[in-house]
Amino acid sequence: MDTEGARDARGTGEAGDPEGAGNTAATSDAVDAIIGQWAAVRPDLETTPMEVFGRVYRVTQAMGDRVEKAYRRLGTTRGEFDVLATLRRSGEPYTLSPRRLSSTLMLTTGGMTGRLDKLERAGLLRRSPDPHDRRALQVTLTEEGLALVERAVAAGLDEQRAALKAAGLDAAETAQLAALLRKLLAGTRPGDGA
Amino acid sequence: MDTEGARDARGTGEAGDPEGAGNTAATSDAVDAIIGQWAAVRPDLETTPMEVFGRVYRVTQAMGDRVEKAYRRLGTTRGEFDVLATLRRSGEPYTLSPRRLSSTLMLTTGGMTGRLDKLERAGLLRRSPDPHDRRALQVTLTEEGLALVERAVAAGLDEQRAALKAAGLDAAETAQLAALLRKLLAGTRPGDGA
DNA sequence: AGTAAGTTGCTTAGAGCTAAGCTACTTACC
DNA sequence: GGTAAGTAGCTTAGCTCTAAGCAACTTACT
Repeated sequence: MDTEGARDARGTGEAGDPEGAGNTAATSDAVDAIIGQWAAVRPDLETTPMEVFGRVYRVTQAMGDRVEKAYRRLGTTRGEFDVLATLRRSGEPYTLSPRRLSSTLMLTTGGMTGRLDKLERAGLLRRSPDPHDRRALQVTLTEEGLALVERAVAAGLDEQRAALKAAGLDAAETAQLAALLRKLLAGTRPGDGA
Repeated sequence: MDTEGARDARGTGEAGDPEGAGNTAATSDAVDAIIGQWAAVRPDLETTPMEVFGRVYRVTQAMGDRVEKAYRRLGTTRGEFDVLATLRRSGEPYTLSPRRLSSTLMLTTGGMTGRLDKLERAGLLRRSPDPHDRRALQVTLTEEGLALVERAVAAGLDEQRAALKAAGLDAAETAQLAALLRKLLAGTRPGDGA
């Protein structure tokens, strides 16, 4: 009925359970284990969707962890990075309003206030009054903020590239995966009930 | 260096920005917009990984929203559902220790305490002392808890099935997507630096 | 067998996000 | 042109999750 602020997306009734042995062959993974457990106790359940969404969720989890660590090595956080990157992507003069930032990042204005506080204290951005609207504010990247975001975006992409390589996905498979995901993403827009 | 408690996985420096027009053709989506914006301000960046991970992240977001709403219609929450589903999957007598639950769900014991409090107050599970270990506890699904989790798991799967259908993915494409995601997931295990 | 270090198990304090509340500007009506 | 309703903009309260602290059992050493 209302917006509700998205988070992660299991909904498969699974999450952690660590693997015992190291499965090197691409035959069985944690999602198969969950599905197998359901099959044992509820053989009637049609669990095919978990094959896709369970893995999508876990990829999100694992990669989130990795890029989070990469950002932390640079002294920042993913949430903070998102703010800096949005300003960077907007181009010169790297200025946006808090309102624009919070709607772009799908964040409430309260959460944005907190992030801006931290980033401003860290000297990565600057708040200044909007000359045309006395109630509004302008948020601008500082030199330090710009330098940090350049390093961070490269680090994040490196991490993702490394994962693709470790997975053994070549260019063709990567493109195919991207195409299927694009199609899937188009279907996940809410509004079409079960 | 430490566990750190995963969350979501953008790291692409993007998140929200709503689409202006309704793109019905499968030609351009929000991820393309982000990539295009980066290309405009940083043409040197090799943004191919965003094609995959950006979409994975957004699918997670969107589907998380949808199943969250489905659970809420049943009067529960995804976090609570995860607890109930883990107990259900364990089979009769639907009993696990808080410790086992928190490690399976990759949750701290503190978070688990809170969830168990709520679920016990709602009458969906019961805490009882472990007869063999005087410091330990047993958590058991009640009749109401069992009934709820049966309905909720079906509702979540229905939601996911509907999304696959809306995306127009047939069985072959779904299987192919699952296979590529399995491969990708195997590569996202941390430990192999950039 | 006695004892002390180590491990496992759970409830209480701090950090982050979302939802209500207040201020300032706009604009449409008279 | 004055005025009042409406809207946009931002900081303060409530709640959930993670990180430190306390109790109970085990086990290895003497």
